Amino acid sequence: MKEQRKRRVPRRIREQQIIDVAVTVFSKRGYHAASVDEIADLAGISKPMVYLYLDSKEGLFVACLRREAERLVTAFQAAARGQQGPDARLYAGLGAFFGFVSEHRDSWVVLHRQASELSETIAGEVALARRAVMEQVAGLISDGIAESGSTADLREEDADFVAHALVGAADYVTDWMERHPDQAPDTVTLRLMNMLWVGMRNVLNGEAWLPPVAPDPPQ
Amino acid sequence: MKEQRKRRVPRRIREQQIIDVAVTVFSKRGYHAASVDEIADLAGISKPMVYLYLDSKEGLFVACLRREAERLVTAFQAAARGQQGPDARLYAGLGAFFGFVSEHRDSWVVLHRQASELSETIAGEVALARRAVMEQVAGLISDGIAESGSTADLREEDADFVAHALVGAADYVTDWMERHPDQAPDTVTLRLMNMLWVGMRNVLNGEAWLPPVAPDPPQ
DNA sequence: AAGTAATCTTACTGGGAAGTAAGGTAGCTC
DNA sequence: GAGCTACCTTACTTCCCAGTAAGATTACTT
Repeated sequence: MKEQRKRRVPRRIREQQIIDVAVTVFSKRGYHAASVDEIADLAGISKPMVYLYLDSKEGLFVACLRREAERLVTAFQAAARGQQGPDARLYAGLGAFFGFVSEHRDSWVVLHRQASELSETIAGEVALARRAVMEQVAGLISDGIAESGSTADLREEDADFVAHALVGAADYVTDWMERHPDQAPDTVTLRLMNMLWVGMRNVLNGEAWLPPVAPDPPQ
Repeated sequence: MKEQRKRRVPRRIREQQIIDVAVTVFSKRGYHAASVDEIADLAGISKPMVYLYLDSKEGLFVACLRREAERLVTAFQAAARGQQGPDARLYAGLGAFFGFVSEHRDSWVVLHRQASELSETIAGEVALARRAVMEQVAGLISDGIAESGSTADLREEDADFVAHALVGAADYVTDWMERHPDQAPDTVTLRLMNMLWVGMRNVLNGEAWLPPVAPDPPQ
């Protein structure tokens, strides 16, 4: 752990180093199983420093959450902005998402795989981070709905529904990506776009799938 | 916790009672934050009984995992079997999934929201449970591919991809469901089918979405 | 160079939870 | 009713880990 000769480091930078390590450890072990000792150790620092700068284990986790959520949202926005048309924006946003997740897998795990095992205090913070991501996507969707001049009666509620389905699909597809490293993030994005957007477009145009007429009695 | 007058209960039944409680506690607290003391207490029993019957905390968790995975897969299969056509089977399967999840939310949380914070020993078990679910869905998808006589070159890999996207969408939609209790599981199923199946059908038919021609330079 | 503020450490405390030792008690069989 | 087995308990031990007390060292300021 000896970087060099006990060089001292200003707070701003040290905090980021600590958060860097914390994200990987929280991702690998989960919130409770992660120990502040290990994080401090891997950061090449002693435990009281963590408490001095980040207050508590919760504070440290919240700091991770906020930073990674902001990074992801920023990447998403940056990619989507400046694209023409809702489909192009969604495609760009999705691409940014997959790029981010495949490059910062730990960040994603911390942001979205920590549903349980959190104190009430943090739970709200997680919900906030999740919502930030969802809102970005839902925004793009409702743009799409608006611009398509849809005849179907799709409203904000629907955009939210579609956003959930889309983010969920994207999330799980990252698992698939892990087992298919030959597939570039771009390719994956395109596949998903094809699966989803084409469907959405047709739904917007009023094309519908209907269940077959009652083949088996209820219960 | 006094059921009645210290009634003794045969092992078979007691084990199930313990697992019942454990699923809810693991779901609420997460693996590490859950305490065997609490589980034993809520089951109206003392801790050594848990260790006598389930060996260890890990053993208890694995038991939960196995039982709930089997229940879900069974429900899915039962619904899909006997339906005519791949879309009807998928619709029925999805419906069973949402029914199961909305009725046994804890089971689903235990099955799929425990990615991190698991010892190596359990991690494999979780992967196994997840794969069981994925395989059911992927099976239905590739049936769909086969029956559609698709001209596109979709193979098993594609079925796997679509299965991931689909299960992910379904998973996250359960979160949406929680905030929209007025929406019946059936309605939700239909919405998702419309969003996904229509898109898949068109993709199978060769209709494709293509990204707009390079509006911005790489990097 | 003295003073001072920021960075950093060793070495502890306290509590919570996994797992166990040792032994009760109900209900069955003979 | 004697004895056996399955069910069940109280009361520990042990270890891990969040959080802290007390103080050392570096480097900047004047």
